[in-house]
Amino acid sequence: MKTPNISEVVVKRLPIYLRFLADLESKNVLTVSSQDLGLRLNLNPAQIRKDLACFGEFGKKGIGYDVPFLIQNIRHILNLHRRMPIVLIGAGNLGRALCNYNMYFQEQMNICALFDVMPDKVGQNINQLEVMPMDMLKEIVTRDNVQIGIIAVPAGEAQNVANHLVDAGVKGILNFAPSILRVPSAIRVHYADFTTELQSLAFYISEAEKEG
Amino acid sequence: MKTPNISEVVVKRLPIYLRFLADLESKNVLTVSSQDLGLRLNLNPAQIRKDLACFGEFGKKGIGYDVPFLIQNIRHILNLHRRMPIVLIGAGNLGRALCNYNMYFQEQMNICALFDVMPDKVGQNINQLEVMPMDMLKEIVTRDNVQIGIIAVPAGEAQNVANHLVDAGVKGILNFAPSILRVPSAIRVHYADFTTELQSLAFYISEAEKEG
DNA sequence: TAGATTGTTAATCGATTAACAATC
DNA sequence: TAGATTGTTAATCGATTAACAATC
Repeated sequence: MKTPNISEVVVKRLPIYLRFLADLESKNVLTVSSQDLGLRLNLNPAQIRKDLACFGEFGKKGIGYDVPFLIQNIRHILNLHRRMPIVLIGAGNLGRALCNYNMYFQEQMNICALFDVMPDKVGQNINQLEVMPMDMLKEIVTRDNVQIGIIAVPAGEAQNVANHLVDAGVKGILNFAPSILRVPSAIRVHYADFTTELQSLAFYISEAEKEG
Repeated sequence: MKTPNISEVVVKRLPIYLRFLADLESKNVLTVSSQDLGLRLNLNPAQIRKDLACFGEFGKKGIGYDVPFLIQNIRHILNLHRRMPIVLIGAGNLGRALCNYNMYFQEQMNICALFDVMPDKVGQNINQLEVMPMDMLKEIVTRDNVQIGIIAVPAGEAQNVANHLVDAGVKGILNFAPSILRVPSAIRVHYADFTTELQSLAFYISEAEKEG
């Protein structure tokens, strides 16, 4: 079931659809139209239909989309139905917060091990996970077939940690540090850096001031 | 100095340029070409030149860009040279992490007050800030001329908190909760939701598997 | 049947990239 | 002067939106 040439912007909208659909399901809404979705998510209905049509025909003409059916399909497309263990590097404040978020992750995705480069952090217990030293990373990644590593260390350490993760064999990295990583092209890196969002927000706020 | 019709994608790249330029400056690199920047940030040099050209002529033909000069200009464009106090709502694990990150924010941007909807959190001290009750929000926002509110509460509370922030008078919101907010069109909302990034990462990892 | 809504094609819009004259 | 690099125009590429036949 290879899905060729799916644009990145489409893939990044799927989790947004999924999240709202899950919300609808919890309210026992059984059907939704692209119009409804668009209104609620500030997106063009045609765009939503086109996005979904990349992966199959999930709707019924004249009716809309069956909510549980669409949820199931998007989960499959994103591969959230498979177990996907994650390692987290960085047991600072952010790492701690992510560990405690653990239960909120999609069921099959969760942090299975926690590491830190600082020796004084090693051995601490955070949300039932013991902080491990970096030299155990490769062993754990191999043993548990870990595919994703999350980087939650300061920017200056991020590249070094990324190198370790790549060497250990992960396929993807989510980087919370404000730095662009250099990795082999086979490794996928996504960024979760809020400082970028905060700074661009500052731009628009002063724009608004000029107009008012 | 109104800057009309600047595309959102351009604005969101500016903080990325700024961050790398700051890195160069700390290493005493005085000049950089769009080629250098592009190589390091995985961007097309022409795109970088075009982005910067939206705001003025910052480079010298045959030479490149003066690093400190360009930093200063981007900081002005983004309005990071002005004081911009921020309120943070949510004193949970994530809120705590953000408070401790406080010092890493751009100098003029920092969290000046911390709030929580839960009465049992009120009065706690986190990184020299006392957690305040929501009914004091409007007073603080007005007094300190706060422009930005950060939402770090669970998804179910986010819309309610957003309503409070809008009512209190903030101009922009950074939402960490995995939910799309409904706000008046004059209010700018940016999202910092890592679950979206994590789920789309899962998609690409299984794609890679199919190819290998 | 009439109204609603999909999937999809065609039209529009915007962003990226290539190319190059100007010039340091 | 020769080499390098900008700012900018033109060409390409891709994403969004409008429109509509098919059909529930």
